[in-house]
Amino acid sequence: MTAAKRVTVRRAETRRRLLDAALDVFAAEGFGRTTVEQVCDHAGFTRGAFYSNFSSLDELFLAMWEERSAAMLDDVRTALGGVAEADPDAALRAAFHAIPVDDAWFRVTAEFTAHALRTPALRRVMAAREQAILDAVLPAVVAALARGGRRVPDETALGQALVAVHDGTSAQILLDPGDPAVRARREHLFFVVLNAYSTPSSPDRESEELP
Amino acid sequence: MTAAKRVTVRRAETRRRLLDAALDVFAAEGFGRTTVEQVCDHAGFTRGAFYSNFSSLDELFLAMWEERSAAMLDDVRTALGGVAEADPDAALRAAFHAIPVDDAWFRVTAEFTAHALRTPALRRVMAAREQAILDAVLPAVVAALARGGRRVPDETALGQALVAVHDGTSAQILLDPGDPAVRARREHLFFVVLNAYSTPSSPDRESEELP
DNA sequence: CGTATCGGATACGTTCATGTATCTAACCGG
DNA sequence: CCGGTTAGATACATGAACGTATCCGATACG
Repeated sequence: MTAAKRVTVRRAETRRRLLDAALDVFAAEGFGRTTVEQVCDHAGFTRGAFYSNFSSLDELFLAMWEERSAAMLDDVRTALGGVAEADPDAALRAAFHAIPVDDAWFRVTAEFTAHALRTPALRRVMAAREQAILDAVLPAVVAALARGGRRVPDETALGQALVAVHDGTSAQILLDPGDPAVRARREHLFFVVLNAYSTPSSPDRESEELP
Repeated sequence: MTAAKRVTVRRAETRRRLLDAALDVFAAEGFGRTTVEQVCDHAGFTRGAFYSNFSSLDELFLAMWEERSAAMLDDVRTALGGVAEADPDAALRAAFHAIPVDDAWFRVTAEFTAHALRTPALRRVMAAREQAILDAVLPAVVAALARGGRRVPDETALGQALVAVHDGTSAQILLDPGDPAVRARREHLFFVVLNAYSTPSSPDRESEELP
């Protein structure tokens, strides 16, 4: 067992390095232009190691994507948990800052989305991911809104809107990374959506504006 | 001249067919996995014709993308012009229906976006396209809102928000084409954004709800 | 210790895409 | 009609990526 695990530990380590290399190389070269050897070079192995661990590039890609996807969701989840005690407005602001807008990851996901659109089996993967995002983020958002005296009548609609806004504005930010105004407008749009998809439970204020 | 044009007309025709084939094949196979021969087969030529008209796949892709991009904007522009006389609400609704959510085009654009993010020269192309979209769509939207008694204080912000919403919700629709609710929520989100980024010029009604 | 196994490296042969270089048929101007 | 040019087809040489089959070193296990 412990002995058998020693072997496994090495294997796990090379798997790790291959998975890590995969993100870098796929992001740098593009989904369809990446070669097995590039990944192996970047990880410090030969193709032998690759074929011993994966049977195709697509398999490696999918494994990498699902792993990273889950990891990011965990990050967001814990970040959201941490701010649960702050005042609602700050909590929401922190929540959106906890959602990363990462260059490499965006590229990889954009290409994977395109790929999933023509591969039925992968559509389910994407759909599952969107659901996972909603499960991770929505409860915290709804809770924060509730503490701010607002109820969310249609959580599905809010969730879909938030995801769309995230995806759409991410592209804009990354295409023009120098302009902070683009980023500011993203945040503003988030609050617009939060406002529009929630209603005050106690009838005091009707809307919130932010700078 | 007329004679010289006869030759040119043939050339233009094969260029056309190559460009048309490019969209189909790139959409079907993916940006990085598409081969010169696939495009030629689909267009009914041999590689000789291709290399006589383009010097690389990337060049063909870019030409195709820019052409289609411009064509779609023209479509939208004329569609928007046609509805200019309708009542504001219907005009806006028609405007958003005029903006196509096309499977093949989305895939191609998603991959091109990813590609542009790692190719500085292409970023400008993408930025120019976003600007062209805004120029084509915003005036009509602002005019329609004006006829509905609403002013737009920050057109840039509205434009960015609309583009983000369009891109983000397109992916959702295409990933789950069977669900009309997704599409309905997209439209709803459009109106939410319109509302939030415009203010009533005459102080009568504060908000509009849609079904 | 010695032996069996496991993980990764090495060394093939093969396929496939590329780009160029040459050919041929159509169409130009005269 | 007739050279000359143009557009696209054909043929070829090259290189890259793949996948497999075999080998070697290290580790587990008796």
